[in-house]
Amino acid sequence: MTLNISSTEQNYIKAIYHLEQNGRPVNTNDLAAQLATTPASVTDMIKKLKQKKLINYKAYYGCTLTENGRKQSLLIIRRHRLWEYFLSKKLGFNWDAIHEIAEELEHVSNTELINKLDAFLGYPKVDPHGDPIPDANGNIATIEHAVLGGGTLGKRYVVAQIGSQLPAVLELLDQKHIKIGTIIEIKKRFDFDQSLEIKAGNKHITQISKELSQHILVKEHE
Amino acid sequence: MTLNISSTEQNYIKAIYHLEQNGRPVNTNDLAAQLATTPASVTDMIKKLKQKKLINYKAYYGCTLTENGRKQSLLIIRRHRLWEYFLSKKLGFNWDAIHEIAEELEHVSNTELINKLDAFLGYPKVDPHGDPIPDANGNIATIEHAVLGGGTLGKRYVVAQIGSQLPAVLELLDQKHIKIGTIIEIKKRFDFDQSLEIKAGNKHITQISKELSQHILVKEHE
DNA sequence: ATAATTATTTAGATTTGTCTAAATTTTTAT
DNA sequence: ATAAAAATTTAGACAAATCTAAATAATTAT
Repeated sequence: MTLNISSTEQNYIKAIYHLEQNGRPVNTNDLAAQLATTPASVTDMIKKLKQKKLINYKAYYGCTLTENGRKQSLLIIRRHRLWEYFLSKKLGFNWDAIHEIAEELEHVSNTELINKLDAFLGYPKVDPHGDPIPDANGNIATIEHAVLGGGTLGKRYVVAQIGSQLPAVLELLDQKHIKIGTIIEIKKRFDFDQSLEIKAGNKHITQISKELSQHILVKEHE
Repeated sequence: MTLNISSTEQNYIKAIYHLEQNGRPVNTNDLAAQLATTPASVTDMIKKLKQKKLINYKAYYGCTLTENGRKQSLLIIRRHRLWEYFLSKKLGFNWDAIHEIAEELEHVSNTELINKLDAFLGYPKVDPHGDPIPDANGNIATIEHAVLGGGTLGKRYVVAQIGSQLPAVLELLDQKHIKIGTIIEIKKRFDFDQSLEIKAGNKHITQISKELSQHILVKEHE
């Protein structure tokens, strides 16, 4: 029998998955902040997830996903990213709108639906933000991209991934014509605020703040 | 401000819409049967829907949709049928599987999503069962097709609509190679049980029961 | 018209997910 | 080491949607 995971429970384990990327067990307050709820509610839900063996949990310490919890999270992320790809590439949505809609679609958990959608889309490897799409077994490619902010003067990079889904970030990138695949050369770095002057797409020069430069993930060109 | 309608409430008004097609106000027991719940639960929910002005309701009498309730129902049905079309025509699902999946997808009620999906699909007029798809304003074409069971011997008909979403019905039709657009000629009618012998698709001869013949909706050929 | 049957509603309880306020534990600062 | 601050949990309550069992109303049959 397959374990039933409610939409709310799905949101929790997905949030735990993302927070776990920081390398530490996930604490109650951070989880509450991430899910825009109260610490008391988190404590309640954590008990239920532990009982379902989706997380390990020690009071006053924090929680981590179990092996099954991690797999379930990755299947949710798979659904989310495939729908994002569909919304962007097939329906023509701008990339700052797709996250919110995919948040709803991801909870429809019919396996055949998702696998047929994957096939229809041509088995994409990454979503429109450059994030890798887990396969049907919950395996995800671990791609370690460097942040543009840490790049070298004069070198050319290719934008591979965006480290944020915030519409505010994506809107700013749109305005600067930066997207996945854009070639960027770092022209100057200003010591005062660590802002960068870059040439984007072999064309225009623009300035980007330190904050923004840390959300642009790149690989070296050629 | 737009009224928020929960998934459960959506299921109720959709069921009321369908039961209302019989021409009578919808009573508690029929609604409970349709939704596989108890009459007591229906009474509770009916009060809430009345308060939201989605239905008219008189105790011990029955309920009908208000103008807004009817519009909301049709927008849900629009979502359902567009997703069915997508599942069938784009993802390649068999028509006996699409209803169940669309039951979940229909609750994602983002208007822009549905309108972009409609455009992507090429503004289809009917879903894979031949049921008309309401437009973005909740207007639905009223197509009155005849049931094959009432047809005339020797005449040729085109299958236009299937009056059931039951997988059992659709499976049977698949087996007999009957789908939307199939040309059918009534060869014989057996008085004993009102079953028919027909020629389907100008090819093979098959027998169909009275029950099945009443779920096949047709228009005249040519 | 009265009894029997059927349909509907009410009363009270349950589950899921949430909250506020108070209590407790842990960590940090002095 | 003790006090203050921060983090977490507990206690108790609430809303949505549901249920069972009992009560009430309407219909039908005699």
